[in-house]
Amino acid sequence: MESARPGTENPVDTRFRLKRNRMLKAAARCFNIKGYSGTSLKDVADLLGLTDAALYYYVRNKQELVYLCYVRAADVGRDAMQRAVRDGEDGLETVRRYLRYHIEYMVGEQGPVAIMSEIPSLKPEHRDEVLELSRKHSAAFEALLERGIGDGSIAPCDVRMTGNAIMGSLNWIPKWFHGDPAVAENILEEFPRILSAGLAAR
Amino acid sequence: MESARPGTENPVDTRFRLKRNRMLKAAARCFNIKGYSGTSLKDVADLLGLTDAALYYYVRNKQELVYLCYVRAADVGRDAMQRAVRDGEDGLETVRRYLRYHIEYMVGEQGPVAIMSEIPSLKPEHRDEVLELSRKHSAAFEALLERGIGDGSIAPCDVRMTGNAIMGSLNWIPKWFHGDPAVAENILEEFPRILSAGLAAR
DNA sequence: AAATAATTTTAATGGTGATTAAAATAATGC
DNA sequence: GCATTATTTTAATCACCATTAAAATTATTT
Repeated sequence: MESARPGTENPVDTRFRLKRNRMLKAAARCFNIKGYSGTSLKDVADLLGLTDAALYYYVRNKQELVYLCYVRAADVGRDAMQRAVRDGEDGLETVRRYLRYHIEYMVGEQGPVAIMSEIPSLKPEHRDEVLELSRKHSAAFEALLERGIGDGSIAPCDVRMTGNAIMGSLNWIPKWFHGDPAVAENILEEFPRILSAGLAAR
Repeated sequence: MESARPGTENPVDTRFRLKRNRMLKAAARCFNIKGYSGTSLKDVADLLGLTDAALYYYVRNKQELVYLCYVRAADVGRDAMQRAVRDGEDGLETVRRYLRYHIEYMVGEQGPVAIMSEIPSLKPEHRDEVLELSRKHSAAFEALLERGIGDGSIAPCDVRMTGNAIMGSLNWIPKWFHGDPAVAENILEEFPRILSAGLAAR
């Protein structure tokens, strides 16, 4: 029924997507809080007021659930990046926007987003796809740094390592942020500045 | 030193510790590369040229293996911190030292260090102990930032969030660094500078 | 309201890999 | 070399969840 579902968007399909999305968020929450191995399908189902078997209406198996969580996490990052690139002025300002948008998504309505701890245990096709998404995102961020160096807003640096450093910070957020709105506000306020503080050309 | 084995250090105990330590490194490597759920005890055993059942001579069960990996990871961080505090001059310089030492340990001989993805699925006593170690380490790092702000080497900032940002970067390293010595060199060269670039008082 | 489709539940089943016990081998001490 | 202790293996067992099939319920369509 999933890949079998045709393109034309009837109300049933919309509801299906919506519910599946709720499910992915619930799963992300469980994975982040209880860890992957500590999360049974029953845990996810409980959060939704369903029984574990009902989840199989939405995903083929647990691996696919993880896979979909990761794709969703990647999508969120990509959306933030695209929006930043669209709106941004120079390289540095675009980096700041991207950080703000991405964090906004992660700690806000769209969240939570699953931390990608278990990519290697996905089945090969899924794993490769997620790795590719992740690789593309890193590349886009590095390109942003290059752009900033080019337009003089960012001081020359090792973009690969700088990217790794900043992305690591972002990726780790779901590990310690668990939904407290006051903290959300705080992260959103502080992180973009902290993470971009070392970048500016002097 | 663990519960069953008495304090006086005979050669047998030393060998036991050494072997167990090798085992913890092998496990850390597996967990980081294959993910927790993707790592069976056989995987760890294979890396050591042993059979899976042999591991039970060193740990009570898989949970304890994870727990010991995490304690070891925490120890490494604590050692780096203590060494930095001992050798450091002002706050900022001590932060830089800590970063250098900690990364040196992670990517060098002492590594690999397990990424702490599965704390929540440890049994309560173990979980609480690891969380406490982790909390203490964060507190020590924040104290370092305070010290730097006090002595004027670091610009005033939200130490909690700054700590989260920098620690996130560090914690994420085992996710993408898998032993390539050239990369190790590169991280060691770049990260301390990148991560402390935004801190200096102007 | 009947008929069809969508969603969820109940109640098994089953596989994987952790775990254990006993036996076998290797190391050490006397 | 003999006795003891340390380490590893072989060969089962076992438990936990993921997974499935069929039935039951709920929603939608006509």
